[in-house]
Amino acid sequence: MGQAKQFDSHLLNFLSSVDVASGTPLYQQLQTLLLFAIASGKLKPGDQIPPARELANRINANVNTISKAYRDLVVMGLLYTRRGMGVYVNPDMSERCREDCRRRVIANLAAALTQCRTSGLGDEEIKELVAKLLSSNIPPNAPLPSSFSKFLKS
Amino acid sequence: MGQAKQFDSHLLNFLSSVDVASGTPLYQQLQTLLLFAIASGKLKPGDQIPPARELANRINANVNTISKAYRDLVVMGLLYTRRGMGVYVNPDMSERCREDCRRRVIANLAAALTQCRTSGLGDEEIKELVAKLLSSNIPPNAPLPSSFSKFLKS
DNA sequence: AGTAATTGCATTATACTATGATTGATTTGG
DNA sequence: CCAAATCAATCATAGTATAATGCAATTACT
Repeated sequence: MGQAKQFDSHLLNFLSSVDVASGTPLYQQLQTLLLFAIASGKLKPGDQIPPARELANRINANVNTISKAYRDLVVMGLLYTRRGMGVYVNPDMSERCREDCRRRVIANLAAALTQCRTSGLGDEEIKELVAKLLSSNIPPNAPLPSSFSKFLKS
Repeated sequence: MGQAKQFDSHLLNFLSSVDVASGTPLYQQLQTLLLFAIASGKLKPGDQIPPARELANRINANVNTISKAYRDLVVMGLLYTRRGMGVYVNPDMSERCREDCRRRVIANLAAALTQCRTSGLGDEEIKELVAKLLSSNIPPNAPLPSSFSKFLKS
């Protein structure tokens, strides 16, 4: 018996910030977290990522769920695996990963903005809303503060 | 035989703008379209929405898929049905629908903004990006114009 | 009244996907 | 050479999106 081998807890903590109740599949959440970690440099080329078993145990998920998340990223070329050893960040892909990541983020933002327009908000209102959102640092899944009520009616 | 009864084609066209290949379920896309239509006033209280069979035939989907989309909105109270007659917009809910819709839109925007931050963009960069996106009217699913390449690297 | 047409509703079936349980294969370290 | 760690592969299960089909209610027209 004895304590299971401990992996770098920074990364473990980061990857543990998944929300089981969020509706989006666990393996997809993990993939997004890993993508951002690689793109931002939090995970460097050659770094080992937590063994599937350990992360699974940590977040009370099944090994296969974690493995699937890893496997897809391996297929994309972002990670590579060495059987018996672990999963590692591919050294050649960080640059491309950052760009892909940004493209996704910008596409998301663009979609959100067109949705704002569709709902009847004008461009100036949208800019004001963006500025207000950026400066007020609302936590995710929190109810909208009353200071935003002017944007609900127009 | 004979031509099937034709429904108001404006609305039919609008509801037909669903993307089968988009990954998100058909019935959810329809629900979002209907929500926005009601919230924006395109669909007025008491208006009839297309019979499930007709819309199903129009977009080559199954009747049950359309019915499920309608049924959920009935449960939410946005629509009501009269068997043999059709599905109608509930007169009492348009106001609340608009607010709920706005909340969802703003929550989406907030999420997109925090993702921008997570990817390393600064607040000023984000504001600039928003202004640029608003003024350049990029179509959905289009590749990012090269004028945005400065936002891919920072 | 009565019959046909239009419509929503209910039941059942199927395919796909996310997750789980388990066993096998490969590498390292002592 | 053996034990431990790790990824890989196979199979099972639950939930969900879609589909096929028949039933029930309402209307319109004769």
